[in-house]
Amino acid sequence: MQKSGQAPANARKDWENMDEDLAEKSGIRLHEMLCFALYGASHAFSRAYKPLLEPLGLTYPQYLVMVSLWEADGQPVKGLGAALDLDSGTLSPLLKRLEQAGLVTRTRAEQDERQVIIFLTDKGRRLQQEAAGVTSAIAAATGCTRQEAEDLRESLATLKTVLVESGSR
Amino acid sequence: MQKSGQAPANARKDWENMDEDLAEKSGIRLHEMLCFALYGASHAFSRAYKPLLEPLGLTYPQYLVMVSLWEADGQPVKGLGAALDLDSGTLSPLLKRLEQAGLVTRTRAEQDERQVIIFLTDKGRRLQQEAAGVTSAIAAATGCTRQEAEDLRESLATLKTVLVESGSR
DNA sequence: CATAATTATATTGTGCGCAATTCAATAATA
DNA sequence: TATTATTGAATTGCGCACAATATAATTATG
Repeated sequence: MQKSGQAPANARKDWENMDEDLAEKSGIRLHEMLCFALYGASHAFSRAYKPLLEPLGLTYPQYLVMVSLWEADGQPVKGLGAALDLDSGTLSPLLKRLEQAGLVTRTRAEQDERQVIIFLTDKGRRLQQEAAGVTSAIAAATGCTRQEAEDLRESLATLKTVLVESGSR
Repeated sequence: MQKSGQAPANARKDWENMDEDLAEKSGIRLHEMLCFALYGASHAFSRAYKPLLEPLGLTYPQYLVMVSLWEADGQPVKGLGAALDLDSGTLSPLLKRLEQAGLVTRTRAEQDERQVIIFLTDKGRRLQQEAAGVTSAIAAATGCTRQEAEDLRESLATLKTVLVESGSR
């Protein structure tokens, strides 16, 4: 996967015999990029979840919202957004779809009419039992030991924190 | 972040004093989930790139495509798809936007008219120099040493491979 | 050679993800 | 109390991500 050779300046190349022409300028390679590994692994996770969530009628982001609600029911949209790091532009339509599916209700808070509180319906609560196998199936699919998964999760949480912090500087 | 207490069965709860009601059934918590850490870190990366790529007129996925082309110009759409793990439904419109921006050309291969080969324009090649600072800026924003980043990248690459493999079983 | 199967790309439709804007409700201030 | 500012959601618009389908070119097969 390496090719030293002298740099060919900016000249246009010979496209007839170009099978494996690697970066020769200052550029990084795609497969050396941490962000790309992250991007790919995240998509791989989403794809791994898909066949497990399809019987439940959930997409992966919808499942994350449901997990958040199973953990703490009765959250305002703002609270869900904080937990999931998503804004109303993403959550509002997603929550309407969950409402359509009969899994949640959206009711204005009486003490502050600006807030919309999301409650699980009975059907939404029952879905937690149906989803019981998903977690273990995913855990198996990762091939990680519990400790490996936890270490990796911790590294990623730290990475995210550092990225967000350096963004606000 | 903990609350023991007895399980309240399935009964609807008292929403007046509900500030921090955690999962009491068999459910996993959002912040214990590896997939969620991955999801968040990946989005954090994308957000970290945004202000760096905006001056270049690129989105993050577009930047990944350009990195792939800087690494190997003249790839067919299929090749880019394989490198980036994206299908034509994602790439076709993305590449048209890069063409609109004058960064690439899309030409049918003469030996196989089905293939569309993506070539960098001069402007597209020049953009690599303008993007020279992006890599180092991101590396700094991660706060990782080169070794830490490489270890993490390796772990994620393995994780992705295992996930994909268990998907095809 | 004609037909069927395969391959490469494009298109359509749905659902995020997010910036920007709008709107109503609440809070702050003169 | 009016006025202003802030807050919480929703909406709009754009760009992925991806399944499903369509189309055209190529290859395989009878």
